[in-house]
Amino acid sequence: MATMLEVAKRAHVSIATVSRVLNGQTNVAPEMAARVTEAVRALAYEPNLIAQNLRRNESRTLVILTPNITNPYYANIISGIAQGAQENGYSSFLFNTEGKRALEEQILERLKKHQADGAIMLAAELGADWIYDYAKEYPVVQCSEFDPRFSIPHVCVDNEQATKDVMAYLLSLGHTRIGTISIENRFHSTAARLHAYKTSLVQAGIPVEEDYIRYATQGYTFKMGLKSARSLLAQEKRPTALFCVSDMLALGAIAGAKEMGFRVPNDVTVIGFDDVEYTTMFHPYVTTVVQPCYQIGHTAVELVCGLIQRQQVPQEVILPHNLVIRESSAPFDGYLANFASHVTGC
Amino acid sequence: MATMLEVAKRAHVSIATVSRVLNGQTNVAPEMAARVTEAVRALAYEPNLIAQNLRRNESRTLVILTPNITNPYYANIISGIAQGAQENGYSSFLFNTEGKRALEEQILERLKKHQADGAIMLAAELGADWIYDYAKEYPVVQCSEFDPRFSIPHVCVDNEQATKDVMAYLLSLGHTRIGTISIENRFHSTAARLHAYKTSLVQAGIPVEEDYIRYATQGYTFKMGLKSARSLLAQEKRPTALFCVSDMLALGAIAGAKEMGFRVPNDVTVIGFDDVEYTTMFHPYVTTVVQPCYQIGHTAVELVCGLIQRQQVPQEVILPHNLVIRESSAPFDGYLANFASHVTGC
DNA sequence: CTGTTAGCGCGTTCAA
DNA sequence: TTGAACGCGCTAACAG
Repeated sequence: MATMLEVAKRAHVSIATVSRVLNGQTNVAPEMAARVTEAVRALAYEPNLIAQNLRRNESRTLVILTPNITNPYYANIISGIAQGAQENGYSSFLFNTEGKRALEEQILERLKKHQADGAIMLAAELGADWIYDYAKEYPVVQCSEFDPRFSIPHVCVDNEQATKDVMAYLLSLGHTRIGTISIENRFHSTAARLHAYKTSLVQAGIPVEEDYIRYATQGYTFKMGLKSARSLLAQEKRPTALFCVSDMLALGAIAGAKEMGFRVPNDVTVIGFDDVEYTTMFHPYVTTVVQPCYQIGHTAVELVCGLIQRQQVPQEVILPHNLVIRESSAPFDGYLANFASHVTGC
Repeated sequence: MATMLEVAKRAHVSIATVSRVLNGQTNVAPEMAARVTEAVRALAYEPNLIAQNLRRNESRTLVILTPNITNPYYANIISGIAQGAQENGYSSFLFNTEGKRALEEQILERLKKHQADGAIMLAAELGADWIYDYAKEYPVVQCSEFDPRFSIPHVCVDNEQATKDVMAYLLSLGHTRIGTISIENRFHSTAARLHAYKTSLVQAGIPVEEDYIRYATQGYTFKMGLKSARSLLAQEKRPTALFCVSDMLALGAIAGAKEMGFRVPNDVTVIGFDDVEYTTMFHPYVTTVVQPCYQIGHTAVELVCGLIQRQQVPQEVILPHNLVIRESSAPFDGYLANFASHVTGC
């Protein structure tokens, strides 16, 4: 690979002139510029980005920390990040951390080592104080999950309000025995959704029953939804509606309900969260809260770019959610609900 | 961020000694080494990777070109790549190219610009000669897709054999009217699978019917599978078995068949390819060819690392596939097959 | 408008 | 065993 010096020699100009031409500076004679351009072409010169980076003291690179790209929710966000980064002239390092702190720290160290100009974290737990140590000194933004106690810029939906929307809808349908499939983790979204679930119930004059709550122990998976639904629906006074904190959980819950002979939505209503592609692949199509995943990722890039350029950026960006009503939800029907447990499914 | 010079000053040694200690060289007095270590700690020194890279003339970085991370097949491969890269001390730049050549070239240019030491491409089309221009000069390996005319190291499954396995299975089940949902693209896997489909038919003394073949026009999507199945099964002498070149297509085909009142597998057998998670989320569970996606990605990293270290690497690595028989396939039943078109589904 | 020169932070000769 | 000095390829300040 040719260097600037070789280009300079071939064009019979100084290395500085080459640099000027390459960086589009105007104060250079057209005739010299032409000679440089010609030499660049002839030698197939390409600038050494590493050298540029060292000199400019920047890497034009972002690190992306994700627990698991295989999860369609994260995959969609990353898709938005990748696009946004490209639009802003940044490359993105992708790292799978599986939520392991040691790994996450090791990756954020790259900010110190000048290998990245900023970081986007996809799943920070509540109480992860250590992240703040990095965020204070380097551009860090969080997607979806964050800790309200720290002022790290983040982009998310209003989980509290979204859940209230779901609950209001369920209540308006006449459901009173409403269960939820939550999850065992320390995410803000989890806490917010559970809180809104309980609050909505109480405000409607319905007591919160711990028997109507399950916590997925192994992540937002189909299997967990299945397992939770089985136990939730095996109760004598079973819930007639299930609010699941992710679509994968909802899909599993629907499968579990069907397996037990319940019809969805006739016997049990199931609601999801996120709106991944799979919600409309099988009947019943899942009623769910749509999150603008791609947009979330894209916005995160804009925030981190702002931070890098030392601009003022909002500490929180809340993107609109949307409850889409499809086939997995229906009005409560006392008669059907009470007898359904004796029916065997089709 | 402290530099080596500052560390050297604080430890009252030369910058060269600091470098030696940092790089674990043995020829340094224990007492000096201790002073250096202490200074490093005190100043929270972190090496500047950009400077290291410039000096060492390497970036310890890989570029990954993928058409779409949102596709679970690619997501799983990338998962393997990410893990493999980490194990080998490499970072990976992820780029979504959507198969656009201009973008792909622009990304491979990063090899010339010293921003990456190697590249892994996930979906190279047949006849993409230009890739060879890069592969000749830089470490490039291909995952899943490749062009047999060029000797670029690649890792894949034996698509020809896998399809033969599927066809032999279908034939053994008594099916003779076997359709296929292929796809409109220039991938080697597509050509190989279609070729083996036709060959297997001919070898079994069954003529190839163009009416039994459909080509998805918009990618490996659920929607395409649905649409293709609708048209395939609307024929009077409809196929009794469908071989789909991806699971998403198969999932769509199953939905399409159900929608038309056919039972799967009783009335029509559907077979997929890849084995993404979603094949066992809904009944019927999909009979499919399992590809070791994670392993494919992981192996690709090993190949590219070998190339970077100028080692001899195999030109082709074929990983084992596996036909898993689940619920979407059943023996051909003349009676059912002939009457099924009059039945309306459950 | 152009060229010379001094670093960016690090690894690595070469002498001592 | 140690340190001085050079240079990786580039940008930018400065002088002309």
